[in-house]
Parts: sequence; C-alpha cells; structure tokens
Amino acid sequence: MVGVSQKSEATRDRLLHAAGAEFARVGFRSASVREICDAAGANVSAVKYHFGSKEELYLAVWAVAAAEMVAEEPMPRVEGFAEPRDALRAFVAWFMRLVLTESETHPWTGALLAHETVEPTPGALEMFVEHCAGPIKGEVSRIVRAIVGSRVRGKTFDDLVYGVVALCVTAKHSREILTRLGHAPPTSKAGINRMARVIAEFAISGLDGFAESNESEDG
Amino acid sequence: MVGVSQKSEATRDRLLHAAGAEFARVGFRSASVREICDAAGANVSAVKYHFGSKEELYLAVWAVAAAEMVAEEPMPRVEGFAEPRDALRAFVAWFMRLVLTESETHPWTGALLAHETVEPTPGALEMFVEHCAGPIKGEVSRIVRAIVGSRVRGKTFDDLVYGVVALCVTAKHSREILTRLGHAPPTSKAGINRMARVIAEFAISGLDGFAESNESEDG
DNA sequence: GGGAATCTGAAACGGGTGTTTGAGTTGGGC
DNA sequence: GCCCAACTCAAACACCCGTTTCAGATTCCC
Repeated sequence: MVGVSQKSEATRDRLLHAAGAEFARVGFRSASVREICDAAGANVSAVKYHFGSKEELYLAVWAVAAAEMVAEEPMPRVEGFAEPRDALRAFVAWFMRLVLTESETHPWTGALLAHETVEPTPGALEMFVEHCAGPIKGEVSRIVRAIVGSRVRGKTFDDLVYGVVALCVTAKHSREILTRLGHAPPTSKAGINRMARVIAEFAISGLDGFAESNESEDG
Repeated sequence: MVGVSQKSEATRDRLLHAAGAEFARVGFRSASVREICDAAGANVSAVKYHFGSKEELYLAVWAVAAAEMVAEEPMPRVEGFAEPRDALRAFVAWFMRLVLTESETHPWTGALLAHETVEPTPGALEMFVEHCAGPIKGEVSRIVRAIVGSRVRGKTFDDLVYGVVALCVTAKHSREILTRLGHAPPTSKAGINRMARVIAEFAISGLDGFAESNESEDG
C-alpha cells in the first residue's frame, strides 16, 4: 500500500519520541538502540524498518527538534526592535529558554543542542550548523554589531559574539557541575527569564565597554 | 621486592600518559582500554595489574592532571592585586590558558576538565569538584565580590560568577562547533592571551554595570 | 474471503567492550 | 645457582553493541 497504516505510524512515533528522550539524555554515541526500543515498546528491528539505522533515526529526531525549535517561538531579530539593546535582551531570553527549558512540548531540543555542540556527530553536523548554530551566530553578530558599532573589528568582534553565546549556553553544558557547586541552572520559565535578565544586562554592559573604545587589535 | 623495578615504572608511566591523551581526546566512556594499551605498547592486562581497572586508571590520570594544574602555574588570587580588576584580568588569562593550552608539558588538563564538566564520571566527580571546580568558583566569587561590592546578592551574584566562568570555558567545550563556524579558539599562548584580554575587559565592563546598581532581586 | 503489501517478533551475526586467567619471563637478593 | 617476587603476555570470558534475517502476524484493497 502507498498509504501507511495506523499501527506503523504509532510505532514510528513512539520510537521517535523515545529516541529523542534518550539521545537528549546521554547523546548519540552513548544511547543504546535496545534501550530506546524497550522504552518505545518496540522491537529492535523496527529501527531498521522505519528509519534504516541508528544514525538515520538520530537525523529524524534532529529534524523534528529543528522544526519544533523554529515553530515554537521565532528567533528575535534585530530589525524588530528600535533599540538594539532590547533586541539583545529578547534574544538572550529566547536563547536561554530554548536551551534550558525542559517542558512537555519540546523536552529535548536544548539537550540535543548541548550534546551536539560538545561532541558533534558527523552525520548530523551539517544539519546542526545550517539550521541552528549558523543562524544563531548570524543574528548575534548583527545585534552585537548594532551595539558596538563599526570600530570593533576582526577577532575582537568575533570574541564578543562568542562571549554572548557562551553566556547563554554554558548553563546547559555544565548543568551537572553547576548543580554540584550549589548553583543549579533554572528549568522553569520564570527562573530562566530571571537569569536571562541578569545575563543580558551583564552582556550589554560588557559590549558597551567596547562600544566606547576603539582598541580593535586585529590579528 | 619492596622497591619497584625500572621496567614496571616505565610501563606504568607509558600507560598513564597514553591514557591521559586518550581520555582527554574522547572522554572516559568513549576511550578504549585496548587502544590505550596499544598506544602505550603494553598488554591489556597491565591496566589491571598496575591500576586495577579502567576507572582507577582514569582516577590516576586525574590525580596527575590535578597535580600538574596547581604545579604549573598557581591560580591568581585577589589578595595578590591592589586592584580587583587586575585580579580578574590575571585570572581570566590563567583560566583560559589552563583550559585552552595544548602543549607538551600538560597536554590534557584542559580537555579532561572539559569532558568531566559536560559529562561527569561518577567516580572522578568528587575529585574534580574538590580540586578544580570548587577552588575556581571560590576565587571567581571573591574577585567578583571585590568588583561589584556587597549590594549585589543572591542569585544575581551567582549569575555573575557563572558568567565569568562561562566566558572562559565555553571556547573549550564548544571548540568543534566554533571551528566549523569560522571562529576556532586559539591554542597558542599568544593567541589565548589576546582573546583573554578581550574576554576580561568584556567581563569587567559587564560587572561594572552591576557595581553601580543595587537591583539585586533575590528569589 | 483471497492475496499481496505492510509491519512485527525472536533469534542470531559479527564485532567491540572491560575484565580475568594462568602460564611464562624477567631480575634482584641470598 | 637458586628462589621468589615482580612483571608481561596471549588467550579467553561474559557482556553489550548495531545490524540482519526471515518466518509469522497483521492490515488493507479488491
């Protein structure tokens, strides 16, 4: 049949959901196909039948996560704000909600992103850079440019863009250690927004320090 | 014999060195005992004989790395500087050299730290927190306190400490992705110091923005 | 209801893992 | 020279991995 039966769709969906949760929890390499299938209540051969291989299952999970990421809440753009500092505030809040939120609707997007950043998976890297990392870096660059002006250039400018991104993502990457140090990153929307406000003001003050100077030492 | 023969010491050292390199490259879980032994020119059973198990070998590597970390270059302390901002400049440079440097003398300290932060290994976690993460967080807290004063408190203060640390470590954690985005983190001492100067000024300006305010919203 | 396409299930395959065994080799002290 | 401890080595163990096979169940259209 050309059409797909209900049963198959259900198994495929359960596999996709269980795989997303497991990949988000431990990353691609450490995730076990058998554990995913157990959680989904499916046979191991279902992975081959519905997706072809573990790697293609991972890519399917990423496709769902990437689609959810853009569908849930659009990325703030500098053009939408009269004041670039407001754009940065909105962007930091959006970015931190994206990586830190652990909700029912998109439980694994942020964790997938964190694992892929630290330990890239060859097959998924292109998709990740093209659909996630690239656009994010591009928008941060535009916002930072709008704040610091054109006198900061070269590596110094790139370092500032790096700094803004680092402030947003590290809470996710280092969650385990931060928790042990008594500073567990927030998971609720209210907690994330509170932290994002502090981080955004920190970043704005930091960028303003460069906006006034012209010490752009290229390398 | 009570003494240890030269041959044994040599094998033990080769294993320790090869294991350090491999654990630093791919992390504890992904590292293979057989590959380590091949690189060391030793038999697989040598791991059991000299260390007991893969995990104890990992702990031995961490002990060496932790010792090297404090021996190579002492951590800058705020008491050693007349101006706390100079302490922060020195600390950021020291921290970034620690995590980013890939030299002959301590090739794996920073990479071990990065892997352990993102994916903690149950057995090594206590050693890592006690000897590395804890002292670093403590000193950053003192420096940040000296800069922002006592009006910034609670979670807001913790977020600022987090921000300084995040700026220093993310270049290591996200090296692969940053490289693909055309902003590969530096590895040479000169390059690291250049980036550290930018990051330190960014952080100082960011903290100064809070030093003047008293909007410490506890939660 | 017949028959073909779709989907699932248990079992096995080849390979990799950390660990263990026990025989064999080396080397310093008596 | 002997002995015993220290050390190395090839082989095997038990387990986990992703993948494959193929018979059997299910489902849908005619």
